[in-house]
Amino acid sequence: MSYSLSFSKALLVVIFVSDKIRQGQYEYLSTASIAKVLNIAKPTLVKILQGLNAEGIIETKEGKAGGVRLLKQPGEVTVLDVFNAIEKGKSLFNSSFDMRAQGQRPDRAQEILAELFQKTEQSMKTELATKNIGQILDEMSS
Amino acid sequence: MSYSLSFSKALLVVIFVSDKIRQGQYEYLSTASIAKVLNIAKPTLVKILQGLNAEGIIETKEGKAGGVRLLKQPGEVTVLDVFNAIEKGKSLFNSSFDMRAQGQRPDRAQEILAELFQKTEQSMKTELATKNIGQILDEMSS
DNA sequence: CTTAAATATATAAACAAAATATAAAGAATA
DNA sequence: TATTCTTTATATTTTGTTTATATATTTAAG
Repeated sequence: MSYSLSFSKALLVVIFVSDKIRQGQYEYLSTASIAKVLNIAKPTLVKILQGLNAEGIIETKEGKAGGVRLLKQPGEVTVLDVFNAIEKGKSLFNSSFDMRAQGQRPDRAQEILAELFQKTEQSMKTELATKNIGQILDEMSS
Repeated sequence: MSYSLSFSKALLVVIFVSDKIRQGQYEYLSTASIAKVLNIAKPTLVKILQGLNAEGIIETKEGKAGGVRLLKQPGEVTVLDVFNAIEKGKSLFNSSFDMRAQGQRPDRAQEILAELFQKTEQSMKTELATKNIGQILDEMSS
């Protein structure tokens, strides 16, 4: 398949939280309210928030009046940052399989493919890095 | 996850068949022998071959002395062609999910993301189109 | 025209990953 | 100290990929 739905959901979460801030709401947003508004199952949302937290994009606060808050400026968070928060380490193409040791030629072929795959993945990431959340918010308003 | 292993396997199949041709073997290659050499399960290989066949990359012949043969020149088959033969229609990112009708803003956000995703997928494909099987064979020999 | 050697097709099973459901535990504030 | 909220853990459902197995169907050759 392709990348998980969670990535898209994570982007909407970040956009949603950033949007609230632009509208002057600086308090923590509860995960329950985010889950409800964006229609994301709570366990799924929690995983997403953990990823975003580990990546330094948001911070969460436990306990009463706790919730989620953006840690960076929307303009400082690229789509690639969100991608890395969710899909970190999952490569685009899956090229690792055994061929039952068939001499140098197939091995060499796999090497060449691995190189191409890596280059392709890099260009994908470069593309994702061209857009940040601030820009998306601007485009939403226009 | 990412794209399926079948894509990598399909590339190795095409490389393998092309390589045989370069070595002067113009007869049909049996699927059984390909499955054995490349260590691919037969049903999996059959699906791959069907995809390659539908894309016009190879032709298969039933019956005795049948098998698989390349339909184009190695230099005329790009990695993207093989990709399309296997992963046709599967988009890179998965952005279609319901948000329980939350007004125009999230909808607009989804639109903007869909646009970015499409652009990113296009740049991935452009990258895959830069390399063809003939080039890979050349690199293998050097 | 029969047989052998191949691919094609269909069904099911095994496996892996993603998404969700549910319940319990832990932290912070009033 | 009780309430409200996040965190963690476990299990289930769903979905997709890969493989196993068996049966047809095609084709060339004797």
